[in-house]
Amino acid sequence: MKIIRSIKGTRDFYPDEMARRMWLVDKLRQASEAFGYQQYEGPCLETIDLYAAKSGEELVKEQAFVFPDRGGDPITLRPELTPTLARMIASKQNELVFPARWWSFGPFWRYERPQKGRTREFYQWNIDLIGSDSVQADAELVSVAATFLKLVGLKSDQVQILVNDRRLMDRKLTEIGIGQDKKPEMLRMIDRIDKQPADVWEQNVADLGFSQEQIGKIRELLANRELWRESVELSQLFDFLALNGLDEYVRYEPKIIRGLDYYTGVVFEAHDVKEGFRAILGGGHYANLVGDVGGQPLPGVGFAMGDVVVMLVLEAFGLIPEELTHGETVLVTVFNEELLPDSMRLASELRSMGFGVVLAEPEKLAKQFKYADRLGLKKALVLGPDELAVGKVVVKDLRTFEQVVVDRDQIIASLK
RNA sequence: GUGCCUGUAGCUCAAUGGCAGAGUGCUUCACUGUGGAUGAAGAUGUUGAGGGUUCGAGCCCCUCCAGGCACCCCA
Repeated sequence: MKIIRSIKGTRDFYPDEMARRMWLVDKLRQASEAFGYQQYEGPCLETIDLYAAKSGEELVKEQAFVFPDRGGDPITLRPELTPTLARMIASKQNELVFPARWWSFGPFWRYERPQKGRTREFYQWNIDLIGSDSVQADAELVSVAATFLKLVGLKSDQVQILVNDRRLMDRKLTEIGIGQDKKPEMLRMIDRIDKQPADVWEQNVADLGFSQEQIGKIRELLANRELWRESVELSQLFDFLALNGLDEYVRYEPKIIRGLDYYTGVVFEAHDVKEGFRAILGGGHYANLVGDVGGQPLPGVGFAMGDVVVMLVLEAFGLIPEELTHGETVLVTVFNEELLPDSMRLASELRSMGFGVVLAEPEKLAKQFKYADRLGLKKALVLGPDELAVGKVVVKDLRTFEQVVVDRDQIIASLK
């Protein structure tokens, strides 16, 4: 029989993979809550109008899944969360407490060519601090990101958060004599300088009408690791990060610009240092979150992290725990048909004591143990005629192969 | 959306245009109260799909599908 294929770019999460995802969520929840952020969620379906105002052109026109509903109205599967957040904030702008610290984790869809680190359906952690324009706020979000990286076990020599400030770059471009109208083009080119060979890049920049002198100065600019000292904001940002003890995870990088147009200040991306994966997370400061959806102007800072790349990185560094499923679940064997009621009662008792219990079926004990082993369970109980006669139970450790005979009331202690 | 590469057993891979294989895993038994080992036996394939060339195609050609890599974009 032919199995009907899943939609291109989607993934099935079998129990082991689901356990890994939930482990990831647990970590990012910890990082979020460590800074007092509250979880929220919006709909996965939105109108196309919501994105028309805010998102990058390409993100909506080329990459969003859009299809008519049964009434013929266009429905969009959300390609990002920020516009939804903007609406939610704008709708209750007068009753929410600001600055608002919110985080979310959920599915998103983008019609892209699937490849390593990129799927069409992915999960994304979004976290934003809305209603503050301070450097403190910027530093806080970078700190949340660094805290997360630390929590999952990544070291600062494995992964780095690269930071820049668009205001600083804007000033430097002015100094080089690049007019306001040409800046977006130049910023785009800077953003992708490492993706093209040096000569190709220079040719492309020259084709846009920039002079050789300007190109030279841009190269100089991008090689200057100390450029951040010219920015009051970045200097302060690094001070704050040092106070949080997280500065080793963060470094200045003048090439970081980021594609989305709404970033107006500090921008940052986390990358692995050696393997060259895609960006693990990315975000920045925006001047006006809700203006385009009809609210009063509100600044903020936030970032997003997809589940795909971070899991690839964690996998590469061997940081995903092996045994995530069934840790505390025990197996109660069934000696034979006659003793099934006794095993069932035992299982029931254990459940009422808070244990997860898998009740086996009456087969050869060897099969039952093998089943427990393959499920990844750590303990198995045997209740046979011998044990039943003396009111005891065999508790077997499936890892060490050791087993002990214990009284019924001592089961809990032996399951620790 | 563009270019290039790949697709053989559950997994990793072999097979000059000439009988589809190995390792591993899986099932059963040795072992009717015990899953790690050992030994024995066994099952599993429309070689991604469809078409073409050929006496003959896993291998060559075309189309499609899926995956990977680089663009594009970005989490």
